Amino acid sequence: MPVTLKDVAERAGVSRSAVSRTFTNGASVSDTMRRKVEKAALELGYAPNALASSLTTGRTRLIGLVSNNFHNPIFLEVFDLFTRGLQERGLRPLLVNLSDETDPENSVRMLRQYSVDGVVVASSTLTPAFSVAFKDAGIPVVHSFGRLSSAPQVHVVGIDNVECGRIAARELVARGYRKVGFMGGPELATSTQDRIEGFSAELARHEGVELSQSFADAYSFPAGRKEMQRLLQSGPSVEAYFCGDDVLSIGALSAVQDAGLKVPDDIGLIGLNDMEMSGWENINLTTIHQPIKQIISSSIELVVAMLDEPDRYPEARIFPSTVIERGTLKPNPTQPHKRLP
Amino acid sequence: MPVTLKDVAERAGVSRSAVSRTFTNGASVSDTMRRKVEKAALELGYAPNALASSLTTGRTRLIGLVSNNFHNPIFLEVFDLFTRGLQERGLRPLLVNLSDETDPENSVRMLRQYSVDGVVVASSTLTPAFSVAFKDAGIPVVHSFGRLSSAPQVHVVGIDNVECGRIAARELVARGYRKVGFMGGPELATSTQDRIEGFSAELARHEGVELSQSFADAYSFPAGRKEMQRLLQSGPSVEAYFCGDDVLSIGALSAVQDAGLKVPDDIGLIGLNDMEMSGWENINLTTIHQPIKQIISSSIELVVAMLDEPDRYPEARIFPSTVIERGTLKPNPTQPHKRLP
DNA sequence: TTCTCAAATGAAAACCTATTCAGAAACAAC
DNA sequence: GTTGTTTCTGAATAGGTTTTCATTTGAGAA
Repeated sequence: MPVTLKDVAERAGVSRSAVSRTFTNGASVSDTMRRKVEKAALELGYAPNALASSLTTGRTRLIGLVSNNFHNPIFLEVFDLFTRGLQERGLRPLLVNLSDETDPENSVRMLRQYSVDGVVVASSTLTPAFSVAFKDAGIPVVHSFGRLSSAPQVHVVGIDNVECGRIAARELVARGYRKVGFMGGPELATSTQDRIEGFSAELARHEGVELSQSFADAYSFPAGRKEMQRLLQSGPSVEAYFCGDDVLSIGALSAVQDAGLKVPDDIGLIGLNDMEMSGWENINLTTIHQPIKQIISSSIELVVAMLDEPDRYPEARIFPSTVIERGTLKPNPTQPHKRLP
Repeated sequence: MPVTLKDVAERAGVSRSAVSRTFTNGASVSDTMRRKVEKAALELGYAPNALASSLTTGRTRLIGLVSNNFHNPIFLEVFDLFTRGLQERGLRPLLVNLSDETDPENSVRMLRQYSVDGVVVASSTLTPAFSVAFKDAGIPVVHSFGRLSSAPQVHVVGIDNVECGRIAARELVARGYRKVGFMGGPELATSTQDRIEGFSAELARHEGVELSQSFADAYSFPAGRKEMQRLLQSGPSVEAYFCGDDVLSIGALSAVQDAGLKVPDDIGLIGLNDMEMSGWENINLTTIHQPIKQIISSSIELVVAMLDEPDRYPEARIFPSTVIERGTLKPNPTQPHKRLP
């Protein structure tokens, strides 16, 4: 029933090869031929069958889009940008939800079934074992929002979480906070570990600054709220918290407000991500901006490049993060930050 | 390079047919054979090639998941539930972002390229022209969150938006509000039209109730905020608003609070959707619950059923909506609602 | 043992549509 | 007419799985 290349060739009165070439970039076709074929194709509503063409080219133009976090609103932005970017290049994302998956082998199998040309792992909490498993299976892989190792096994695109920790530390110190806290996401997530590392290292460079730390169960609102409620039990001795994620911060913020404390007067908060919602006027969270547009377009560029060069030497692409000043920290007395346009 | 059925057959020392049968549900294989084959498959890490099997079966097990709203947080829940549900049935979602697409033909082409077995259109704002175009192209289609027409051309699964309007109206009247407002999403969206229809019809049954209405540009936070700011210019003559969506309500809520008004004391608000965030303690929005779990699992069941029965007579599946009482409406003096578990 | 019938198995064809390749044709330039 | 280049055609090819069908095996009955 569906229209095939053969139908178009017959209608246009030309060979099948001619039709194929018309739809192949860079093939040699005369203008007359191209017009004839395109006319026939349009009349029949022809769409080349990507699966059939994969038979001979070995390319499906399918890209696995793998994630495990469907509760953090930032991922809606991530999906939007990925789908648009891939579509623009004629690629199609096969969405894989690894929320409950613990076995890398199994996820490899899911993607190999569909002969994807490449995989983008979009997650800051999935262990490297997953991306390495894809690589070992011979599938080009890019890990977006992954850990920037000095000896990466796979391509990684993201921010420098250690540096983000330092930025947060400098920001808090500059604003006069001396008793500060770190509220991380899952303690074992590498992103959490890196952020606390940079945060505490930078704080150590300043005299008289006290650091306390704790961890929420997940990068989610309830986890952040619950953890902050627990912290407030022991009294508000901490003046400002760096939370490892915006949605976590918003949970913490709600707990602080419910306890009758004012933000930023009684307690300061700085998050990380700068998701859309953080800019909503009723939340207005001061946070560290993660340049997700750049991260995602760079991830797509990279995975596309790997289609032609599968064994490309792994690289790490780091994008700088900047503080977005909103309303959850005391003003910086010396050097006010501006909000990005 | 990838492991094929042939490799497994050789390793197990059996025929290819035997391997194929082992992985085919309901085929006749002995226990010994099954064990041998499964052992070999496991050792080699074999995954059946879905695209190759589609050659003979005519089934790709790919389902197009089409949406155009990547800014409403409810869709993160939608994607989570759809991906999980499809994966459990061995189907794989091909994500298509129609945010900027206006031509149904073009979207049909995108999905036909990959020979999807079926399409789920998840959107309350995409025009029926899109789902009808899929149907006309011979692709089984289910429109989730679509309009429940009395003469549907395609399968629709969702809520009764007219009834939701009535529910909201009854709720407001029962709580003693007499000057009420409707703040819809895009004026042309059928969901908006249906909600205002039910809302005004029900209000008309009550003496002395005044209705005013207005529309936001989109189902988004900024649109809701902007529209409410505009409304507040003319003074707070309205006692309570029914907003056509939760994220719209939250935008409106922020505008009300910024204007120095108290919710629910000065102005009441009721939303629609009951997305995760509406239950967050710092938002605590009274809203109408849309049973998205049921809608999505029913949509999946329906699209799966259509794989075997493509010409199935179109039906509309309606799920009842209920009020979730939180903190943005005055208490009901007579008959308090309970929050669902 | 022999027979019957169902279940299990293997060999080979079928599945399907786009691409590729060698060679033919058309065209251009001299 | 010759040479060189571009464009076009037809047939072969790509490829892993399923399917078909004929054959073998095995359990139980006679």
